[in-house]
This record gives sequence, C-alpha cells and structure tokens, in this order.
Amino acid sequence: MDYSSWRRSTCLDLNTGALVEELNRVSAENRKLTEMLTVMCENYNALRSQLMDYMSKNPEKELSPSRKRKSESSNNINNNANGINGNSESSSTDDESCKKPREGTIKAKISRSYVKTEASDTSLVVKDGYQWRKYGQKVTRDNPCPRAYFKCSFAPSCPVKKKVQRSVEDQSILVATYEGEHNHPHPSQLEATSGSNRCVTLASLPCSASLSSSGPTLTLELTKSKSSTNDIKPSKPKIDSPEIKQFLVEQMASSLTKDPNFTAALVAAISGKMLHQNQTEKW
DNA sequence: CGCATTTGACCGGCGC
DNA sequence: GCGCCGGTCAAATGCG
Repeated sequence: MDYSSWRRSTCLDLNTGALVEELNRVSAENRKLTEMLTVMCENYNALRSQLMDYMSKNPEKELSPSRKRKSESSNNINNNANGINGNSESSSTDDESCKKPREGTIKAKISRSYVKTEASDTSLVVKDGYQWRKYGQKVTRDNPCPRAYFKCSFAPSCPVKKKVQRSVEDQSILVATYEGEHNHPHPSQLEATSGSNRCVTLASLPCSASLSSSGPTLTLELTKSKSSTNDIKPSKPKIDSPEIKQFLVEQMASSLTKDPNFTAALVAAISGKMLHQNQTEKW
C-alpha cells in the first residue's frame, strides 16, 4: 500500500466513524422524540378522559327542534370531526338521505370540520390549506350569523364547495361544511415537497404517533379516528363533540409549536437526516 | 387594470 | 298555487 492509498483509507475510516457517530446521535434523538410524543399522547388522553368525565357530568342542553322544514339539525346527526385542515372528505356516507332527492344524481361527499377562532374574528375564513373563492353569503333562519359560500379556486375543474357558518352555541367556533372531493393535490403538500415549509397535518383525534427508530427517518402521523363516535346522537352529552376535539387539537398543536425543546429536537432530527443523505449521496 | 369579494336578485325545492 | 327558504348568479364595489 502506497502513501496515498493509506491516506484515503484513513480518511474513509474517519468519515465512517463520524457517520456512525452521527447515525447514533440521530437514532438517539429519534428515540427521544418517540418518548416525547408518547408522553404527549398520554397527557392528551388523560386530559381527554378528564374532559369526558366533565362532559358526562355536565351534559349540554338539547337544542329545541323547532324547525318546520328540513334543517341543519338533521345534518348534525352525521357530525364528523374533521381536522383543522378540513382535508378529510372521507366519512359521511348517509348524508344523501338528508339532501334533496335528485334521482340518479350521486351526491358529493359531505363532511364537516369545526374550527375554533377568536370570537372577535368576524371573517368566515377557515384556513384549511386550500384556496377558496367566495361566491355568496346568506343569513339563514336557524342561525343569526351569516353563512358564507365558497367554491374551490380550482373550479370548475374542482367541484368542491364549502359553507362556513358560526356555531349557534359557540360563536367562536366556525362550522365548515365541505361538499365533494378535491381532484387536485393539497396546495400545502405541493409546497412541502418543493421546499422547506413545515407541513404537519393534524387530523382528528385521538392521535397516534409513531417514530421510526430503525434508522434516521422521522415519520409523524396523527391518524384520524375511525372509531364509532361518528354517529353521536345530539341527545347524548357531547362527550366526543367535534368542537372539543378541535379545541384539543389546536391546544396540542399550539403546545408543540411553542415548546422550544420540541422544535429544537425536530430541527436536529431533520437536519441530521439531511446531512446523512448529503453524505451518502457523495459516496 | 385585473381579480376577489360583496350583496341584492333570482331560481328551484318544499310545505301548506 | 303561493310563500318560504337555501343556494347560486352576476353586477357593483373594493383592493393591490
């Protein structure tokens, strides 16, 4: 072995050692993140059970069904707790029976999402990532607050519509009703693939978090609940009320983003992964 | 000037 | 048939 080849192999050994060290560090961080997420989910579940206890002890008053026509209250039976993003046109299957019976026409999927806003915020804007064009506003009988009508800005190629109205019970809650499915990708997904924008989609709770500890990959998924809580009758206490879920999701997201430890750990994990990728690409 | 929003008019379904 | 009501249209308006 000549001097140059000896130097190369020595450098290689040093690089490999550094990489192994980096890998171990990232793995440790992943484990730490896993633990943090587990603790967070446990805290959330504890909080949620406390809330359920509280809600069961203080059942909400039933709305008086005084509507002579078909009204929104009939739709409330099918309340779906969708995420902040509203990107979950997944669930309602039996809404057709509540809609106008146009024979032969397959109604678009209808879903609802509940967004907590500042009570002083008068704009009926639900930030769900998609771009919407407002085409109408109407005051309806059963709610003094005006209802806003939006079409997806990709219309007419995208047929999705949404209606946004403040909740009668809690005016700080916006109720967004989505009709149809987007036939184009979520704009924030496009951004996420092209750049460094964070894109953490929080769907409905309860959440489950998983981190891959087998390697320097970080996956964070907060999965949508497919539990049987979708068919809550309004007469029951709203233990699993979508408003409550929404509020909890926002609380959790807020806590996460405000926690410098979490942010730092996330940055470290991501940069560690990027560093690792760059170095493996060079080889 | 172009685009998005506002808002009154209009339309169609439904109940009486 | 009429009136009520939710949903949509489109001209007017506002804004960057």
